[in-house]
Amino acid sequence: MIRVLLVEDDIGLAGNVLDYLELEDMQCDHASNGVAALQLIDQHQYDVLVLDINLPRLDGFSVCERMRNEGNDIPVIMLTARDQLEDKLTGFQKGADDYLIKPFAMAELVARVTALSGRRSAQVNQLVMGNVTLKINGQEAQAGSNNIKLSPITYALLKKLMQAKGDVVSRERLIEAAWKDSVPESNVLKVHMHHLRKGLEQANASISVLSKPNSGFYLAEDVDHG
Amino acid sequence: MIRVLLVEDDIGLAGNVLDYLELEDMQCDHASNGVAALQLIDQHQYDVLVLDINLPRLDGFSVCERMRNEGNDIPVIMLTARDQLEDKLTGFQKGADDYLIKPFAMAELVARVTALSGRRSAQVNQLVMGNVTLKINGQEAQAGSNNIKLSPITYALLKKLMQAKGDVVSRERLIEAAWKDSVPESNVLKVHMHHLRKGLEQANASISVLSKPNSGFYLAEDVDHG
DNA sequence: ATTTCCCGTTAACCCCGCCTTAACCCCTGC
DNA sequence: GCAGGGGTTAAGGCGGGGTTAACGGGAAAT
Repeated sequence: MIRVLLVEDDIGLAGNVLDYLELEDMQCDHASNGVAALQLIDQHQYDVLVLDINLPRLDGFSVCERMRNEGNDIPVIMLTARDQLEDKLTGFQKGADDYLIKPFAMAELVARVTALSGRRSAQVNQLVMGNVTLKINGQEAQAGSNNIKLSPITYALLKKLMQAKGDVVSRERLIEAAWKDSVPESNVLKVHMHHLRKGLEQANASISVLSKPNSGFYLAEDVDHG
Repeated sequence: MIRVLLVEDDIGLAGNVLDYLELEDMQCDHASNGVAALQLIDQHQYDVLVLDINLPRLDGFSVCERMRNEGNDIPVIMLTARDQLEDKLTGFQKGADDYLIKPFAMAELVARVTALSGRRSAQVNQLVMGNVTLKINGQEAQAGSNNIKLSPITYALLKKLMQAKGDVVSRERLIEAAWKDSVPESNVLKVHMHHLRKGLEQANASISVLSKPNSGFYLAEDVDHG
């Protein structure tokens, strides 16, 4: 069973596509604007995303780009009315995997969806600082060729710190990033910061976590080396 | 460095494509008939195959089909002069991943090659990993010359895992693959994973099922042997 | 029709890694 | 010296994953 999310604001077209895909035994959800699409993507697991470019609230390019920045590697088929080379190139650059010009034959859409499903896009983004790369979708990070040992919490902390690119991140922000809703007590953050530092050190990372008293934490590249 | 094999009998067009791809820093081989193409594919490792349909000696559809039957999962972009829906559908059915109509813009070809490279097609008829071979509709798998003892459920699990080619597959996906509709309770998956591992081990398979906490399972080739 | 075997399910149990907690240490500034 | 922010360490609990055994049903074999 292939699960598809169709993002299309033309209700008539969307209806047709939905009907056709269901005939082909695919499970198909629908969003009519970019913001709703992002929400659905976050909550469900789709195999393929069929994404119109001209959308209310948030256009298709941006939806794709934000998704990739979150580490999501669903294959994306872009739809557009114009056969502009420029559009296509932008689309691929934002992380699309295929491109279909309206009007298209339903059979071709099905064929392309089938061809893409079960594959993963290679277009995910990653965060880099010093010799450390953090793969956003894999929940893992390397320093050079060494794996950095990260628990879910230390991973979230490192991600937040790397996204700040060396700026100071307050304790509240870090706690929010690692624990979402629940608020643990005592000195959990200190402990996990310690684990994180140990992990970085053991993997020979060229960056360190520093603290700014009464403010928060930040990353910095090491200067010393021997 | 992306390695491309172009299979095209129109020498003029082929020359243009070769020049352009080299400008884009891609390494590009060329074959002008289907039989030569199959030989090159067998001897080299390409990232993407750009395959014309009308070819001397063996047409593009057949080249693709034979390749897939061998278990080769290179992504394939088909080329054709005619914009016939029929052709496209046949192409996808034979295991193509993308389709481009002549004449096309070089920039678009490059974009599609880039989008496909580094990924693997899911359209193979036979899955291979390490010394393990699984025929998609044979309900059986071998490790070298040994048969792997598989029940319907463990077969479905192994198939799903091999299709992911080492990527992590979530529990939900595995359950869906093995049980379709009904939702069994308790820790069935754990038990069947155990059976699968035992089966692989007893057949001297060179791959193992590993688990990624809170994510799912994936296959990896063993490093140790003796 | 009965037996046997294989397969799927369930449940109980163990092990290990992660999170939390809490106590303790160090350093600095007042 | 003492108070407070930050860092370190060890102990306990919990949950996810792995292992094993027993039960039950259906199909093939006799």
